[in-house]
Amino acid sequence: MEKLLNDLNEAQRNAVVNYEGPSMVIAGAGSGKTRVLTYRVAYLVAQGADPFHILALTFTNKAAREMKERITHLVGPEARNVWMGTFHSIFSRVLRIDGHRLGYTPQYTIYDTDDSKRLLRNIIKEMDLDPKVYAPGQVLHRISAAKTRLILARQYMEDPELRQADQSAGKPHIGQIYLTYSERLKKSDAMDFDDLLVNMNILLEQFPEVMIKYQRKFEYILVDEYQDTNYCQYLIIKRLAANNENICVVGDDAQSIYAFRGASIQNILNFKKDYPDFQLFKLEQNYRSTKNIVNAANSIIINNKDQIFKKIWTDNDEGTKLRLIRAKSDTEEGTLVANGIFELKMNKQLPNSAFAILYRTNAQSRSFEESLRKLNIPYRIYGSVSFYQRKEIKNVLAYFRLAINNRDEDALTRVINYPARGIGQTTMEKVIVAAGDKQVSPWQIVENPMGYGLNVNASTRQKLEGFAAMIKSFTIQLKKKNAYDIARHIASSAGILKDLYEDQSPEGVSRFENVEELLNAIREFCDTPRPSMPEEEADDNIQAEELPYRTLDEFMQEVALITDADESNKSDRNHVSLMTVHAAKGLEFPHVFVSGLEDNLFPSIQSLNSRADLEEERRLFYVAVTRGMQSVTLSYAENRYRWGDLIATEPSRFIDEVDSACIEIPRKVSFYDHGLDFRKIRGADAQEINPGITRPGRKLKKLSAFRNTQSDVPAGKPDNIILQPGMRVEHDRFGEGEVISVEGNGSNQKAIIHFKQAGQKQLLLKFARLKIL
DNA sequence: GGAGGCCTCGGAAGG
DNA sequence: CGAGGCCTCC
Repeated sequence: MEKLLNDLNEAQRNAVVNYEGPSMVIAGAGSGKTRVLTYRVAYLVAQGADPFHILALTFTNKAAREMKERITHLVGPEARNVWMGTFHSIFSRVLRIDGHRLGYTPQYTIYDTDDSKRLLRNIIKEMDLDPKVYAPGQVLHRISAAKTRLILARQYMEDPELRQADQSAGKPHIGQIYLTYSERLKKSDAMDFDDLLVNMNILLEQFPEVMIKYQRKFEYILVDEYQDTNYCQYLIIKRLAANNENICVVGDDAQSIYAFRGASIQNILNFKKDYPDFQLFKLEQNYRSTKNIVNAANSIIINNKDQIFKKIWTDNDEGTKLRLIRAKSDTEEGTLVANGIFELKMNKQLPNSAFAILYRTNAQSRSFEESLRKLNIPYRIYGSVSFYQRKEIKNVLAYFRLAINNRDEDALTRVINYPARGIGQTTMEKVIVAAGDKQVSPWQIVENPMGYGLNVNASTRQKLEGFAAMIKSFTIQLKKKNAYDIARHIASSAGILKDLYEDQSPEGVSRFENVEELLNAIREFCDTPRPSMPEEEADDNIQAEELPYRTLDEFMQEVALITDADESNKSDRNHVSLMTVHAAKGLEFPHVFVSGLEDNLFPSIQSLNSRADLEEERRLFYVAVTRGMQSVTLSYAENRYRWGDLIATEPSRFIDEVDSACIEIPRKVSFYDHGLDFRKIRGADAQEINPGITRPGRKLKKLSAFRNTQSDVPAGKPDNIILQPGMRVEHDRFGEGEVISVEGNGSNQKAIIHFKQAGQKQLLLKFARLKIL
């Protein structure tokens, strides 16, 4: 145990060993926040705390997964028993056990954002409102904001301020939509993401015996990324911790970048009020970055008024100054950044994984993709449409959902006519209207159209009954078969596999493969043994009979909250990472390129109106810069295509905020003052020399068309060059040279080459693109 | 009921 | 420019 503590500096150690009572850890970027959290849990266990009585809440599955792994590494398999997970997953578990008090079954369905929007769109149409005025996404956002402030539909409708606000926004019916939405979710035995929080809070508030149970269960509570919690999450934590007050929150106000979705920095301030005798630990030593990067980051964040004072410092090397790339166009920005990566990689012999390109909006990724591809540098784009969001996957899952929970309205409307079976829009409108009139779920109408006097002809009636009979037969088999067998049975007998198989277009083939991949994932799930439950939880365990195999609804419960595709089975991790700054939070890379530093893009145009929004944007920039370990390069383009139009841009105001002692600004005239003549770079053709004026070629678009998030984009097969010492070669950039020696084999083969102009270089042949003379 | 053309509009994002 | 919803025509 002492050995464990030796890994920590004094501030970190204090934050770990003082585990009794309330404490707050303010952890600067790169200061070992995760380390403190994991060691604190490990320390608790080592001190004899029961893992079953420790609750650790994170925001993302990824964070939970990583922390679990690290704790397991420290204290062994016992770590599995810690209640560690996202707010949503932990609360959904509680609600499966105790949600019946609020009228939900243990099999309730969880609606993701897409499901919620679909339901809202239907409601808005039924109410004869204009979906352009009441854009489902915006309505959902508004409802979500209300929910996280614990304003339920009835209260919303009665609130004079909210009514006034909606009235003057020209959307007076939001309250009614909210009410109908809530009723329909309830009738569907479904909760949206916010309901998982709201209902957890209601459960604790209205059922003292439930609150006492969980207060006893969770003796020690830890919360990661506390600056990102919203009001509802704050209240739940407060209630759970009220008895023991063994609560530890970890966060960094400077990295709060989610205010736009309800996170409240107020929660950090409230903490002091709620627990006046709390202990405060500040982690200010940065272990990640060079002095130049840390100083640059400090000089950025100091421009914010709202912040908790702290002084981040580092013992690391001075490092290189930040660099700035000025490009004529977004296309050229891509070329220059890719070349910057290429050069660093070659000179220092770095793996691709040492690099990340960060941007403000996903749309910016394309020019980087194109340029990296030209240089045969493998890359991976993070955070585009995830596997479970794909339409074909959502459809298959909707069948599973409907089999498990017949009342699920969204699942029903998704699949009742997919594949086409002659139950069209007209019929479904009648069904929904009837369901509303008779106060039942649409499923009950479909199941028994006659009984509810549905006005349809005999053939339609038979189609409805036939569909209901098929779903019921699935429902009956749910517990009788393992997850994989029933899943494949459903996919095939509902006609999904056949429908997808018949589409032989590349997209169709890919859809078919995706469904097969889903089925494989379910098979894998079946092969993994069920995690064991501790003794004391056996009473709560709602599954009376322990089946010898794992069922489809167990799979669906696990999958409902997994929105990111699992990346753990990636064999090839050697790629450049491309992602938004938001997605990069919590990550680090040796060399980081922060792109698109232009006013109206970063900071975004919507942020320029209020100081609070601009400050959040600045924190975002702070997050971006602090991802870098050894070098950070900023870039911007003077012209950029935006929605098809070329617009002139201004450099970001944030660039000027960087302390000039930490950044190298290129001379005004040169494009890229780096001893590099970009006109000779592969792929830089006349258009790019005089860039900005031409549109990206048609072939650019093809690139992203069938982009698969899952797989690395392969580097093109390099020609097999058999190099011998003494050979004369030509390189695109370094010119003519002579091979001195060759070593290594396969993809690691390197050559030392002496170039006439550029001098001696060591090149990885995989990428070097040499021409033998 | 479904395919294909037309029109509109665009933020970042976890669960 | 491109995605996705809507409308029209078959």
